[in-house]
Amino acid sequence: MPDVQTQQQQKITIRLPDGSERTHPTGATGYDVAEDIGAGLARDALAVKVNGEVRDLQRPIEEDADLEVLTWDDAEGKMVFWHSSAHLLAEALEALYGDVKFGVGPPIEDGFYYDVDFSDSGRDAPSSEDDLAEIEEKMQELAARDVPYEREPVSKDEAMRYFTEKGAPYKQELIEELEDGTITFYRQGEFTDLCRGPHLPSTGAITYPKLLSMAGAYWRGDEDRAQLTRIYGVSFPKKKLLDEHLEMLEKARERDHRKLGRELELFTFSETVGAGLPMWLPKGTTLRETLEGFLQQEQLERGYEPVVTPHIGRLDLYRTSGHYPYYRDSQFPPILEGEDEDGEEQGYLLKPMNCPHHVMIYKNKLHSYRDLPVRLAEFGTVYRHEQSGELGGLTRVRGFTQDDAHVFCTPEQVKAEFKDVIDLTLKVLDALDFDAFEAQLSFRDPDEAEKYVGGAEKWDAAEDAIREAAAEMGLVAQEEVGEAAFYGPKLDFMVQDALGRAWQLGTVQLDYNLPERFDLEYVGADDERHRPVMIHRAPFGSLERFIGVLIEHCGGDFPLWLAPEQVRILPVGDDFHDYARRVQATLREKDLRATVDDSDATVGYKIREAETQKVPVMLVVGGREEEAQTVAVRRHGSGEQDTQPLDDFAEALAEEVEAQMRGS
RNA sequence: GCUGGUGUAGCUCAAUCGGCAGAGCAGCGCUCUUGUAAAGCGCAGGCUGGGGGUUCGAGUCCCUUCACCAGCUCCA
Repeated sequence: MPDVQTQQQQKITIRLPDGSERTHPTGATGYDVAEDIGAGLARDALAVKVNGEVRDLQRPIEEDADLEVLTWDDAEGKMVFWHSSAHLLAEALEALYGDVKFGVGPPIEDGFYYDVDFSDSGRDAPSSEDDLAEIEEKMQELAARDVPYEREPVSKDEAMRYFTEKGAPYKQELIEELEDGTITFYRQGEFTDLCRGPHLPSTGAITYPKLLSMAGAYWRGDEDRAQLTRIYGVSFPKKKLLDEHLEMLEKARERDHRKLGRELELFTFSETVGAGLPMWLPKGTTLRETLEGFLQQEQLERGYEPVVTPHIGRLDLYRTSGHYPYYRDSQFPPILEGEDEDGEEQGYLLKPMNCPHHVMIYKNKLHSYRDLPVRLAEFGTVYRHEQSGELGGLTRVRGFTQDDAHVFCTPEQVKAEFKDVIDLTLKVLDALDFDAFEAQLSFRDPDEAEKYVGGAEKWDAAEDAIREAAAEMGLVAQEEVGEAAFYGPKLDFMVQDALGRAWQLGTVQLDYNLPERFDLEYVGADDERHRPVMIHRAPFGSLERFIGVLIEHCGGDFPLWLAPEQVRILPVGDDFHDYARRVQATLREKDLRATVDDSDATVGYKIREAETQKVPVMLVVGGREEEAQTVAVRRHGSGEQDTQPLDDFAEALAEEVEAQMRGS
């Protein structure tokens, strides 16, 4: 029996997120603490966070600590749940497929995966839905045993011995890179895995696993190494959560811009025209040109000057810029005309970027420091031969139009120009009600100075200027070291599509390289020649990708000012077609895009059609309306109707469009 | 580019073991002349992505090619 004194020393103090403190014996587990707080919490607890480190619930706590109990409602709680699910998947695969070699199996944002090599297993790698269902069933069966996940610290030698005996080359490679003393195994039932953890107390919680898809994935992300089969899944503690998740995936598919683009007749692709070459249908073109007009107006107000350049340029242009042949793999093959007297290939290249052309416009005349900044803007279409497996919808294409502009300025003007572009980009995103974006600053890796053009002082000054510009504009931006292009630091705006994939939209990039290569100059106040700095910027990025993401963002319900068809007039019968046309003319006078449905369908049918095609405003007109010179207004998505005098309505609607474009 | 999957009418999908390619919607024609989410009848619509092979016979099996989908790699 220990004396009182020792017992005192064996107490630890646990501080909870709300600031309250509890005393527990040394070696109490996270589960003990959760249970002490409440039985409900203990039941829901998945893991604990001890002094900022996520740990197993049943791991003893040896000293005073800040502690947070993690449940399904915490992102980190879900991660533990899914990580444990990945181990369960591995165990199921081993049970069903025998000698499989495991790569890594981490949790991800919305589920988990495991990379597996099936080449030595007794049967073919899983490929069908049925195979996945079989694995799922096995997982459920294994989970039902409700065995604990046991943590076991091992030495590097022990770890290596275990996986060598097992014949697990990928695991051996992972162990080689770990430091002795930091290695742990986790074991559930018959299955042991190299793993940092943490994990759930036991398998029983994973009652609803769902395997979603399979795909190849290179070992360690290196395309020169073996390709493993990656199995993606997700899992839930309750059926309701699984159902909700599947429903959410279904809804995401409904928002997919490829589906909506076809249904709303915005754009199309043709195998005969070529992969990744979108064709804009009349409605999509209207949408696109409305966006272009909006941006162009903004840019004119900010001192941008419009330019237009051709879609091709001589190879020499791209030799000077460095695009040819350096990026040859991602360019369409050049149009060759033969060799010059020096044996150099001559010909033309479809332009992969607009900048070389804009640079030549800058060089058209000698610029004074008084001219700067020179801002040349063009909706410039470029062509890049993206890898075939990369193409998809409008988000990754081979021919696309950038809302491109190049700013030529002095180093001192960089910060102000960045601020203006940030302001413009935020204004554009705001007008489109786009709030779910992230900003990323990409800086150089100072340890690899040789990878970048321009001296360290230049880069430091530029990175400071950009960082300050973002801060002064109230833009929260993540800084990524080593992500800069070789020619300069940049600021990107990232968004996610309906399926949660991240895409880069807007970009602002500083460039030290092209001014050098093209020997750009301006005459300073000192009457000497100086080198300007160049900024590439595109608030939308590419119109194709931007519109693709925009479609998914609003689910095809475009704001009134952007809707290709803003108003559809629905006469109740033939006798009212004339009045319908008069209504249309009145709206068109106000620059509103209005059509008349003069088919012989019933009113109910016409309404259904207009609703399905997401036309924002429907006007039903018949005898009553013609008599009183009114329209019966119905808005998309709302069954309500409201009769208004025609002229008042046209006026009000035009004002609504105006207000939206002003961003209010 | 890589791994896996999928290609049937404009769209969404059927077609048992290899045995006559089918439906709904859309389209067109006729009837109806309509009052807030699908009127009725009829007609037409296909080289089953392309090419090759196996077979008495291929949408179905094999090879090849193209496109699309998921992921990986790449993304000036």
